[in-house]
Amino acid sequence: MMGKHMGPPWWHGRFRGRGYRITVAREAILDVLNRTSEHLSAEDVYLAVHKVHPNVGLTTIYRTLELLVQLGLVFKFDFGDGRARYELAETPKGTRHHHHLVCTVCGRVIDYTDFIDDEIELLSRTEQALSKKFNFKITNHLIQFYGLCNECHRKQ
Amino acid sequence: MMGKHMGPPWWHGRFRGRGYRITVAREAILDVLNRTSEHLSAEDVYLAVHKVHPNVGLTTIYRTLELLVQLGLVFKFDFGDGRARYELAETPKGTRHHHHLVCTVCGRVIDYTDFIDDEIELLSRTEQALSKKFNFKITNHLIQFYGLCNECHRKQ
DNA sequence: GTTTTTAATGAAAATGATTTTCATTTGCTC
DNA sequence: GAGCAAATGAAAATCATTTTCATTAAAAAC
Ligand SMILES: [Mn+2]
Ligand SMILES: [Mn+2]
Ligand SMILES: [Zn+2]
Ligand SMILES: [Zn+2]
Repeated sequence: MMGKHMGPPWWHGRFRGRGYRITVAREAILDVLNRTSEHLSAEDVYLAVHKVHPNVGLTTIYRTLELLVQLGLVFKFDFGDGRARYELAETPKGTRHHHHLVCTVCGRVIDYTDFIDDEIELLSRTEQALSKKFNFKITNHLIQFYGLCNECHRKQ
Repeated sequence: MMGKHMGPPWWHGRFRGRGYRITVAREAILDVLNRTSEHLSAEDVYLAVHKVHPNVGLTTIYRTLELLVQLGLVFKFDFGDGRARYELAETPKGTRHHHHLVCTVCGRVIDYTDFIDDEIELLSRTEQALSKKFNFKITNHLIQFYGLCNECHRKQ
């Protein structure tokens, strides 16, 4: 229920500040990403947007997702199924950093944020040590566990 | 210097055991992977093999690399440059598990095995916790740090 | 509100890594 | 050495993503 006292979406500032325009397509794409907790492909986003705005083309989806990745609003992943997957990087409340479990049989992807405290600590230690040894400025990391999900494990 | 008292390459057993044939192309491809410490693309492998065996086609390179990945002899990575990268998973002496630093500017990839002991420990704890919570049988993991390498950092 | 500027867009074509097809070759068993 | 299935090469197909270019539409200027 959108009240009339709702300000403009939180991400508008990110666009305006850098001279990017706020367009129907961009609003729609962010809306789709905002409503799901899944890891959508460009085509997934296209199909979802298409229901509401049939005139928005797949090219625009690709271009917009790329822009959103550049802006740090969206994460882009490769889970090994031959297409990129996208996921909102943050909400108005803040970033939602997490890692992934990827089922190598059915492709299911599970987010997890638990157990992450220990990880964070180790990661920052590791990052420091690596930075020093290799003179490498670390800005980001990717952690994925592969294996068999609940269902696929059972079926084996 | 290959002495005449050298047995067949260590990986022959892996092939024979499962009914796969040992062919010129496969020998050549493994040889190329064995001689480098880089992360080669299929085309890289093709070019290297081509120098010695100009009749081996790119298709065979793809097929063989895929087979080697299935057999667990080779790791396949995506470092974000639009092509898969391959690397020998083990040597006669054992596995050479390691993680990667990826420069987001020049694409350079650095292997590291230091600092890995702490990681191993955390990983096994994390894996156990995740396995239990999500009923997910973890068989593998991927850890990559992204950032600026020495040189690219300097140029910025 | 209208005009102006130029970023954004859609459709179609291009790209490029990887896969498939199929006729031919080659390792391996007997 | 013969027989046979596995492996191969060349060419075509696939398919996610990118590029091109003429048109549209945000947002700034008036
Ligand atoms: Mn996720
Ligand atoms: Mn490596
Ligand atoms: Zn599964
Ligand atoms: Zn670099």
